[in-house]
Amino acid sequence: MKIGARESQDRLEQLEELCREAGIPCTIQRRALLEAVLDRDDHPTVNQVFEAVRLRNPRISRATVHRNLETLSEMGVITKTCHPGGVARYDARVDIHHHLVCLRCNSIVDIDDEDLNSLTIPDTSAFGFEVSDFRVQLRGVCRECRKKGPNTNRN
Amino acid sequence: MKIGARESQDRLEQLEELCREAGIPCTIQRRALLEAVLDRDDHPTVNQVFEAVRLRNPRISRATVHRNLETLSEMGVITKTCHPGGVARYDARVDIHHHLVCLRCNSIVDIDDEDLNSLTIPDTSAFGFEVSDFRVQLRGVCRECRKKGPNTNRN
DNA sequence: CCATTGTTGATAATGATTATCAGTTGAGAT
DNA sequence: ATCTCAACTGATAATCATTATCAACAATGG
Repeated sequence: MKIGARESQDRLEQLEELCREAGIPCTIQRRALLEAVLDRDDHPTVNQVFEAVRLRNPRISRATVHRNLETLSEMGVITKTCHPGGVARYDARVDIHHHLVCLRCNSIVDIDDEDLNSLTIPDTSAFGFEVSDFRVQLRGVCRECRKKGPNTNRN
Repeated sequence: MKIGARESQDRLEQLEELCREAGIPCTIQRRALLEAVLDRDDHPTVNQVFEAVRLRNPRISRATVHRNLETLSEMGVITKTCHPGGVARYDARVDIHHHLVCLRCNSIVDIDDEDLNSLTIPDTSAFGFEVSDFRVQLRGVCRECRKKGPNTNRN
């Protein structure tokens, strides 16, 4: 489900504030890119965001999209997803939720589940690892790929 | 920790059998690639596997490595990992375990935890999704990246 | 309004992956 | 052991994603 208007507004204000704190300019491109991501409920690739932003901002460069989606995710106003595909994907949601990941087509579907959310994170101090959040990935085959038969991947 | 010799042997036999069942040839390249992946305890990229296999099989083509790592993971004798980086990574382990994922350098570290293993998978039938297994991804920052300071990513 | 500093757009460079295709090889049948 | 055929391999080109470079530009604070 798409993020609400109120929440989107908050997120944009959060961006302004984080830019101010970090002492970096809050450019119209950064704002536009954040809006474009917030406007979708899937897990868009760089290219999908590029195409969407282009409609309103035709002069934007592909490099700017790459750079800033990365920056926005480092700032924490969007997230970068983990999945088995070969291209980066981003996610408007920053709250805890989980993913159904299709191992055939690499599609991702959000799933909310209280039990998963309240999972106890093991101690990772032995690894020197600082955990900030977590995701459960349920790996399998999505509806569409199942329709296409047991295993069409052979070619 | 690296997979044991006995287990590696089993996995190679499993490959032979799966090839026979699927009616596809079990080429020396496929065997060599499986061995190369089983020989490491990290989560190698295609290129890392290519370099390793090359030492023993100098004529192997990069395309063959791409094709077959994909095939091996579809067959289930290795797995393809989910992570936020832009390149495919494979994993010798097919049993249940979880990952520490560094959001700065995209490195992956295995973690075994009984509580996580015994997690109850929610019902995904509403999505038409068939879940085969799952992974918990603990997202954060690894030791090396933490050493490099709070946030070196700005450039 | 000005100065500073980081950003942008354009483009090139790099790197990963996929497609193509002629020649080769594995596996089962003879 | 040889044959046959389907599938695979290696080489190469094509494609696609990402990163680097750099001159022109724009956001922010005075």
